[in-house]
Amino acid sequence: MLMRAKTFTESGRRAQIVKAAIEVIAEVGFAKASFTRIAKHAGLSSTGMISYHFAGKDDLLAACVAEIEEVTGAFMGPRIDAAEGHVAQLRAYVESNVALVGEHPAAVRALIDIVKNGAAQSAAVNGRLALVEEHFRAGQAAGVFGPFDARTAALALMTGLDAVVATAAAAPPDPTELARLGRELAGLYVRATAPDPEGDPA
Amino acid sequence: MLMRAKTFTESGRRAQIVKAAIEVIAEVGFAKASFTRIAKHAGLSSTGMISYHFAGKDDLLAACVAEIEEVTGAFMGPRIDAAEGHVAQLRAYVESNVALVGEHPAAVRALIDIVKNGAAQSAAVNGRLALVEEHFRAGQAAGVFGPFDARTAALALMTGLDAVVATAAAAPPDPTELARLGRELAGLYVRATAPDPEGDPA
Amino acid sequence: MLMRAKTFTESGRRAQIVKAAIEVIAEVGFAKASFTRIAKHAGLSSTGMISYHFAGKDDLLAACVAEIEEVTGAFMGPRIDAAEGHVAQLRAYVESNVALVGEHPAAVRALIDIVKNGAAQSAAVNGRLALVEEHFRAGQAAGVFGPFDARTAALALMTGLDAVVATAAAAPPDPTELARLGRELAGLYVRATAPDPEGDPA
Amino acid sequence: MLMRAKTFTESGRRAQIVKAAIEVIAEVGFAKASFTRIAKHAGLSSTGMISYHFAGKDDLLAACVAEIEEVTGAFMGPRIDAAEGHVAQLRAYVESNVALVGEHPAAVRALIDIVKNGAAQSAAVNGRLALVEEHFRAGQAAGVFGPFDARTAALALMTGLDAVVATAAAAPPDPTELARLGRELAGLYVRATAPDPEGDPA
DNA sequence: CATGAATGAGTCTTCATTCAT
DNA sequence: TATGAATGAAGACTCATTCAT
Repeated sequence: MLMRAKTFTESGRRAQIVKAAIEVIAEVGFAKASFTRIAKHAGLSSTGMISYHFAGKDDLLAACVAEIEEVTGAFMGPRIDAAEGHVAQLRAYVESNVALVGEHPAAVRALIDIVKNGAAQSAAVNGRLALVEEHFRAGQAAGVFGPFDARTAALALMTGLDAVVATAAAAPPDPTELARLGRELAGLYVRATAPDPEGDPA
Repeated sequence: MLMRAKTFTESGRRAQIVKAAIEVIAEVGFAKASFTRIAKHAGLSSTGMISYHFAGKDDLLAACVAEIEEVTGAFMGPRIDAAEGHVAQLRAYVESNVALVGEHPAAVRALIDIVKNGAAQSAAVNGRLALVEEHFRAGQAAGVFGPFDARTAALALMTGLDAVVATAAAAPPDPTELARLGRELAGLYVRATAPDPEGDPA
Repeated sequence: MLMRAKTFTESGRRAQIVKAAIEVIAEVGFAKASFTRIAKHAGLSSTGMISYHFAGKDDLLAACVAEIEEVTGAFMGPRIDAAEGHVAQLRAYVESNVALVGEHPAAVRALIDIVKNGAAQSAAVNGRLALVEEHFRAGQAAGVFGPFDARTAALALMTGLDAVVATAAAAPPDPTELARLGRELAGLYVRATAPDPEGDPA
Repeated sequence: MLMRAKTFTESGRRAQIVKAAIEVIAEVGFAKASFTRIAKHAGLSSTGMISYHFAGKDDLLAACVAEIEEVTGAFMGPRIDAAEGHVAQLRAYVESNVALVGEHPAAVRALIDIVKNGAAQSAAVNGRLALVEEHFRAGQAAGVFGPFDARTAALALMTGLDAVVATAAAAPPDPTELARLGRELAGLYVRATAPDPEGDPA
């Protein structure tokens, strides 16, 4: 207990509360995730406890997002990095995101619910979109993606991905089915972003 | 509850309240759309009025969804019907949905907010998905769509469409830009659902 | 109950709550006059009731001040008007204010407590000071008051008056003693504001 | 509670906390001076520290009052003692109290705020009143003060003095203006307490 | 001596719903 | 039909105090 790095989510209680909050959000949705419910889920006797450890609801939310992204990044990052080329990485992104459902269903559901409600305007959420958008632009420059509007595509495809993932997370299927779902969606997205085939020879 | 004389949106008062509710939801979001706020917006002196005309919040919500879909259908329906072929209809669907933002921004924003919050799991929402899914299957049978998973594609693409529309509705651009956005997104989706090009000539 | 003028403090419930609030403030002080306590004192089952009738604590407070000033004005006004000359009016002001304790002890205590805590920055409080200050200036112009700093004197004397009144209100003495107290204080103030006696004959 | 080794303000830590408390009370007012705020202002990591050193909020408050009175006494005492005669001492009391604002504005504001809220009914406050009352009686016996009610005058005048001082302390003016204010108020009080001039020669 | 996490009652406010009129 | 006052639970948040370490 002593000589602990005391990182961001640390202090034991904070971590416990964050964990409970994520699970509650995943269960009942962000809108109904009250301090009371979270405290009860965490086995705390009062909501004062939460207010003691977090500056407010926004603060708790931010901590949840940070925690989820850490977990998410740890899972998806290596898988994406292992892929070579913009197309393969897009595929890896989609597939690993879907696969994540099998590992951390609560985290996935919670994050999506938070994002949906626009509760976390932080760099976190916008960052993801910007990253994908940039990835699209880079791929377009490299000639492996078509000349679509990168920003619009990023928004549409990532949100669609979220929806599929959220649906899957609601009742996590077995890994095999999950993998199929990932490949399926990745294929859809790869086709959507591919260069127009007919344009070349003509 | 018994002897509902009028039609669907019936009674004038109901219509007035529904209209106010839609505008309030579009303005402040579903989560903050309380009876009090809606009553004030509608020029009613108390919330009792609302409770009197609607069985509960869910009922009001359902009425809003119904109203929005009527408006939506009236706008998109003819445009979709005018298109020939599954691909052209998909394109018409996407483009007219985006164009709708220019006509009924409040309705569009409200509906998406309601859907996001999962408040209306009713036939309404699922119905749209089922319809699109069926459209995909039909197109696949006709050979104009590829062999993708129709259900997953419907979910991903429609949700992505919602996100783009919601973003646009937040600050409605001029019709020209809106049209471009529609074509852009439609192109993305047409490509995503197209048959695999390499397989054909060989 | 019908065809009632519906003035400011009206609606029955509002008046009831204001009355309770004044009594509670008089009893336990402004700082401890919570909605809970006021509701209990008023025989209401919940604090929501208060929030329903008043926009917030400030609103309730303003209503209390308005009510108190109406009562106060009705008592003091005629007595002050009946006096002739600036000095006599000052005396009437002080004496009637002290006498008021015998009539509305709760109102007096509550108002002073509210003023002390600076909770009501409204015209109400500042208005009184400004009025007295103006009265002093007019008397000075008429030659019946000395050349003191009108603003400072108004502040010091009125606050001193409040303190005496508050003390008396804490345990209202009989009218005779109250009258003596009023005359006593009035004498003090009349002397304080009198022209310098030595300057005259010389 | 037993065997308090040090003196009154003892222990360094106590002094530090008292200093912080006084500043906080002067800044945000007594009502909002929570342990949390005081601890933060004092650079302490938790409020437990305060509870450890003081039996309760009342205890801390008493310590603040004591500290302020020590400071106040050190400033006003010599100035009052330097004056000769009851009238001159009254004048010295008022003037030095007003002048104190220029030296210790925080202490002055804090004390007045504490007194206003009646938080310290302790010997401290009543003591001051009793002292002044006694001074009046002595002066009356010596024939330099008029035959007014000593208790009432002490209450009214001292409270008025507090109000003037508090107002000045809110935005401390330059020493010159402060001195003028002191003389002004002292003159008012000297007149108020003077023997009736008309009665003598006639 | 000192810490700081924990407590639980307390703050005001908002909410959807009910009910007598 | 319509009204609007009443309800009471729930909302986030603050507070002074306690206690094991």
